[in-house]
Amino acid sequence: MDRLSPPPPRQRRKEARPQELLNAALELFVQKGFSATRSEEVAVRAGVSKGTLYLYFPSKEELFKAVVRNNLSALIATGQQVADQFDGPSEQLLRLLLRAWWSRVGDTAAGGIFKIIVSEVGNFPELAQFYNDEVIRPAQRLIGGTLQRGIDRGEFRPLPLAETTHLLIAPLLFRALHRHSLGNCGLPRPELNETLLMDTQIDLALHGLKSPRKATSP
Amino acid sequence: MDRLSPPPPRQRRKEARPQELLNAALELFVQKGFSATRSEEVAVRAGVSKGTLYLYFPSKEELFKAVVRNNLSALIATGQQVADQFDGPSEQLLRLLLRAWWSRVGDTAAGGIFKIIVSEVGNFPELAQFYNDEVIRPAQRLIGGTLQRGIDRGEFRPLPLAETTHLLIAPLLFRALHRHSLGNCGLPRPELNETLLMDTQIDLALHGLKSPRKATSP
Amino acid sequence: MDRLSPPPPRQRRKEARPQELLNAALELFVQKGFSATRSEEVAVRAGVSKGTLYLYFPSKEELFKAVVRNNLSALIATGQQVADQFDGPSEQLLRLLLRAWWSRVGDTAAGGIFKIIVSEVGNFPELAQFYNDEVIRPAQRLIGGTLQRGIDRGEFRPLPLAETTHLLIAPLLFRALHRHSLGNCGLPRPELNETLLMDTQIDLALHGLKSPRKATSP
Amino acid sequence: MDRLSPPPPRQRRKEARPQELLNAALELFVQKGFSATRSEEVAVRAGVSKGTLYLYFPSKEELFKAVVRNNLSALIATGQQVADQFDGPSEQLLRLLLRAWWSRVGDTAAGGIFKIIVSEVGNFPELAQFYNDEVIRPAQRLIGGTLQRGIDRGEFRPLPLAETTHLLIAPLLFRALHRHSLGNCGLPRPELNETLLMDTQIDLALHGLKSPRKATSP
DNA sequence: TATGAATGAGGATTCATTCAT
DNA sequence: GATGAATGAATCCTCATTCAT
Repeated sequence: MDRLSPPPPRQRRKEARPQELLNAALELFVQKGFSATRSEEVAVRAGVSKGTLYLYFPSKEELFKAVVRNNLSALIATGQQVADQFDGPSEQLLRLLLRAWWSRVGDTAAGGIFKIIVSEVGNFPELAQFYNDEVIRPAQRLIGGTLQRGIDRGEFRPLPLAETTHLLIAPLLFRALHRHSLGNCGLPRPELNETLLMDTQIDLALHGLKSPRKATSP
Repeated sequence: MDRLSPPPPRQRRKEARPQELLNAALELFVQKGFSATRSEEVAVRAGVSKGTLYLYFPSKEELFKAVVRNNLSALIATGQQVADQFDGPSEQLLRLLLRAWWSRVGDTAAGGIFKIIVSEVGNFPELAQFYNDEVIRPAQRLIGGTLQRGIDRGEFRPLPLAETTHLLIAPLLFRALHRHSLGNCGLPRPELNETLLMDTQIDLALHGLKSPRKATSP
Repeated sequence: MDRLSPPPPRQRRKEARPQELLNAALELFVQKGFSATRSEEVAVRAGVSKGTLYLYFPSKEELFKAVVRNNLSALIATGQQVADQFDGPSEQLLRLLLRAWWSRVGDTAAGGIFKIIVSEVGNFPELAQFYNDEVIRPAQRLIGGTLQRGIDRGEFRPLPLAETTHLLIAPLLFRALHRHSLGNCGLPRPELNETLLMDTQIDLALHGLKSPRKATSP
Repeated sequence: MDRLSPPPPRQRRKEARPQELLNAALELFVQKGFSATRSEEVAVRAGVSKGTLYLYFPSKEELFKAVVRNNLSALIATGQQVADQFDGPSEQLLRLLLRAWWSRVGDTAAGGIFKIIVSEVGNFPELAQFYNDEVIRPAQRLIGGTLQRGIDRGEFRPLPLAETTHLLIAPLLFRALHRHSLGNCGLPRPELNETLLMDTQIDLALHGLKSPRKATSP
């Protein structure tokens, strides 16, 4: 009987616990959603008990916020630094940033955070403000700034900034969203080539759909 | 319409109940999410009691599936018909289809269904197959076919079909998603101009980011 | 096995439930204290399930407030009515009111409410305001008014009102308190004679301790 | 006293620990109640860690009992000594004893112990016996003896002893109780004048409510 | 001894679902 | 059929207590 087996020995690992809990939480939240994940599940997956989770995070909601900070905030800051120091053509910078985002976030468990936000923000309204401040605005500043740079340097057409930023980011976010919702259901999907998708997106964004012949005709 | 033909209300009521419940459920599910909508709320909004809801739908889950079935089929079929009969330039057809989608779905309560799907498909896996067959594939065929048409006629560059289709649809779906999640939280948002967004998307998709001067230079 | 026995048949008795729950709650709260009483215990003692309790009272705290209203508020109002219509000597009115309080409250389970208030008010601060408004002030007005009446009619010495009111009420409350705390522990207590105690209190309050001989001497 | 003889702090500390914990516990138990006081709070206030508390007291319950033992004995013994040696009028002795009780206990943190007893005795039945032997009976003997003395000397009317004792003590205990429960809740209270209350109590007990004119009439 | 990280039992409340009327 | 009173499973979080260090 389980009741007779001695409890596992306690381990004191104050340093490692938070990150272990954050990792467990990311995986479960992405897999099952925030509401559907019981806090005890997170603890168990991290190899600790329910109480220990609350030793490090005051509530499930704060745990989720910590997951967001741990997985997204720092990445955007890094991207901003890269952009600030970049010296080459804006096309190249844009390509760099979008590729990096995909490999570090979209193609990662962290990409599932977007799905959680979309699913749960209605039930936890303060999350909206948090996510807006912590993720959306920095990201918009990064991409929007790069577009502005290209426009200023005469490399890009003077398209509307906010809208164009949205159009550049949306396919990536959507792709990340998809892979953690419908894409995760064992459908016999046509299996988009992710790399080709990235290339196509940048190509499309830079050159448009039109055939060169026609594009230059008038 | 109710106003035009008032038959014995008692009798008609009974037949109309399921649709009234489906309508109430759509609105509430889209507004508050599936989990956050209490089944009694749906019943009350439909003007019946909790028990009556369960007379027509065996569970909240089945009610949700019925809502999806009730609201997403037949929309795309119409688009396909239009496309099949269209005779002008592919650019114009593409513009037409995307605009129509936005005005008929994205800009509508039905647009909220995408959010529900994304949020709940993890908990109701069979939904995925249904949604894939009923919505995703027809939509891809419609847009992908239009792209092919443009390529065949020499209007578009020979971009990869599946990927480009995704890139054209993603911003629209993303926009619909957004307006029912983060966009619904009272944030002081920069308030994207939806019309401008549509125009920019098509413009960007057709002509790309690049400034004409540089684009044609070498 | 319990698991095999069928659940008891449900009964729909909307009218009777609230009072049954209030009675069960009074008994348990008085016996075990507010915090130490689990809401399910109350429900079970009232012959219903946990959920049913919350059908009639929105929280345990509100249940307690309802118990107070149900058991104390109306009694004080009645006393006030009696006092307003009373026509005889103030001594007789005072005697009447204190006796009535004892027989209707102090000598009753309702007398235990004072113990609960004393014990729990620290943990549920809003209870203080509620109890002050609902019980303390009306009671002070009733007794203080009677004293004032006696003073105005030249029957009583002009003692300070608030303090004297307190001194008249305190022994009763204390007695009620005691019987639901220390008096409830099976101690071989000297067993005060409650009736004699009431008589003595009134006698003491009216005539004082002093022997008549000495009292009138100087 | 610490200030007078500073021996090696490490050593002295160890011996002082239990008393420091008892002092911290008294203050917190009186302030917040037994259940609402977390054992860690006690430890922190005593300047030690949670674990150390359990080195000296096997449980929170035992800590509480130790607090009671530590704070309520020996107070009454002193009063009894005073009474035994007193030589003047019984009225003066009674006045002396009640005033002393108020200034040494009622007006002190120790006065809060009564509230804790009342609140918790239901959950720790053995406390009742202890408290009865240690506090209640000695106090009754002291006050009852003084009354008897007054009756024997022809100073007091021959009122029933136990009941009259109760009536003399109740207002004081009640007052102490009150100041640690309802009186501690920030209510806009009429703020009884404590000194006037004491005077009024003794005055009322000695002379009664009645106006002298009427009191002496027959 | 002393520490404080770790444990896990315990309880109020919600809400999908059932069923007596 | 329709109702809505009744049910009870499910879950977050607290805090007394333990024990590895």
